[in-house]
Amino acid sequence: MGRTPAGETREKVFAFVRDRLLAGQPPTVREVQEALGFRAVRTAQQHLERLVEEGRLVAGRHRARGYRLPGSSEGARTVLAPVLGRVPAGALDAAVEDPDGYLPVDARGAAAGDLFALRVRGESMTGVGILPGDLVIVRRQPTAANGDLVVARVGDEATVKTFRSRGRRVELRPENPAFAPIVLDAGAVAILGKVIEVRRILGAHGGTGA
Amino acid sequence: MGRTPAGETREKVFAFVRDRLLAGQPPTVREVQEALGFRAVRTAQQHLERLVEEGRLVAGRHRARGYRLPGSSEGARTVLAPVLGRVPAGALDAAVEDPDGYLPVDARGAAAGDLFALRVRGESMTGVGILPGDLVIVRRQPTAANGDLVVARVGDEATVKTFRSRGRRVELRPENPAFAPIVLDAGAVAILGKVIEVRRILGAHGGTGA
DNA sequence: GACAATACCATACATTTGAATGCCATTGCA
DNA sequence: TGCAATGGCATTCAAATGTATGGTATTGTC
Repeated sequence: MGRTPAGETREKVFAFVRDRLLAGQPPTVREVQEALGFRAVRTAQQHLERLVEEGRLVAGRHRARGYRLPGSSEGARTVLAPVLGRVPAGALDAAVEDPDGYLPVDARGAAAGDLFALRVRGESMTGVGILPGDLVIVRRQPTAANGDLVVARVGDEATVKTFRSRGRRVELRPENPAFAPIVLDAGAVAILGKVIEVRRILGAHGGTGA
Repeated sequence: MGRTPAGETREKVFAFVRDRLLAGQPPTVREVQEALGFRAVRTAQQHLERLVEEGRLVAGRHRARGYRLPGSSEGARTVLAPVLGRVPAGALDAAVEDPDGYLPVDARGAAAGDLFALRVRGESMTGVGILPGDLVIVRRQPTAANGDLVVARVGDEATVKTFRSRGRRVELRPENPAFAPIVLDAGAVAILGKVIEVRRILGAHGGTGA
C-alpha cells in the first residue's frame, strides 16, 4: 500500500478545488478528501499544503473553507449591476426596481448601489468602439469632467456621449462624423453617471456580423 | 436601545451576503454581524433566518458558510474567468496556473473551467469594435464555424480573428482593411476557443482617448 | 394601557472543520 | 544496504462557526 504514480493526484486535487472555487463554493478539507477518495483527512490536507507551497493556492489560517486562488483573494469583488430596460425618465431608483437582469461587475472602489447598466441604441459612438446593442456599465454621479464618457438625460431620453463643458454650455459629443454634437444650457442636461465599462455579449452562436 | 427604521437593515444584510456570494466568498454569520456592526451574533443570525423565510436566501444546515442564493444552480450564475497574462504557448492549462486576475462572467451554459480571458493587442479587429487593450472572454473549444470570432494559436502566438475555412485551408481574417488575412493549412492552426464577450474597462479616470 | 411585532443584545452550546501527531509502504538514488 | 523523498493512513486537538435560550427597547395598533 504505497501511493499513486507521479503528481497526478495533486493535479486532480487542484482541479477539484479550482472548479469549486470558480463555482463559488469553496470546499472543506474533508470534501477534498471524499472527492478524491482518500481515507484520511490528513492526506487531503497534505496535498493542499503542497499546493499552497507551490503558490497555486492561498490558504486562510484556520478559516473554514479558507482556500483561495491566488490573485482573486484580494481586491477582486463582484457586485451585480441592474440592467435598466426602460430609459430612466424620472429618478433612477424607479427604473432599478424593474431591471432586465443583472450583470456581474468587478467593483473595486464603487459601492454596489452606485452601478447600473444600459443598452446602447444607435451608432453615434462607433468611433470609440461602442456599437449598437453594446452594454455600458455606469457609475452614478451628477457631474463629469471634460472628455468623460457619460450617460446624460436630455428631456425624456438618455444618451451616451462624450462630455465637454464650455462655460454655461454643455456639449454632448457623439463619436461618429455622421452625427452632430448636442449643445445645451447646463440646466437642460442631467448627468446620470459615467461609463466605466463597455461590454458586447456575442453569445454562443453567430459570428461578428461584419 | 431599540432598532433601526424600516427593513433597511435587512436590505443591507442581503446586499452584503449577495455580494460576497457572487465574489465566491460565502460569509459566516459572524462576518455578517461584524460587517453590519451588530454587537450580537444572534442579530445577524435572525436577519439571515428572515431572508431565508422570505426565500431570498437558502441555508445549508450546519454548514460553515452555508448560505446560498436561491436557484444558483440555474439562472444567472457568475463564475470567474482567469485573465491569462502570457500568451498560451503550449497547453492552456499551463497558462491558467498563473493568471493576471479574474473577471466575473455570467456563465449560463458554460462550465466554469471552460472560460478564460485575454487582452487584445494590435488594431487588427477595430472594424468590429474591438480595440487594443480590450478584454475578450473566450470559451474553450477546438473547432469553430465560419464567421465565428475565435482565438487561434499560430506558432507561438495567439490572435483574435474571424474564422473561415475553405476546404483544407483556414483563413483568419482581421477586421481592419489595413491588415491582410492569414491563410494557413488547417494543421498549422489551433483553435483555442471562441470569443463570447468583449469588454473595455475605462476605469474611474480618463476619457475615451479617441 | 395592553399587546403584538420588530430590532437588538449577551451568552451558552454543538457541530463543523482546519491543523497537528505519529506511523507505514513504495520508490529512487548514492 | 542505507536513506531521503513521496504518498498514504488513523486519530486527536483546537479554532471556527451555526444554532439555541432568554431578555430589553422602540414602534404601531386596538
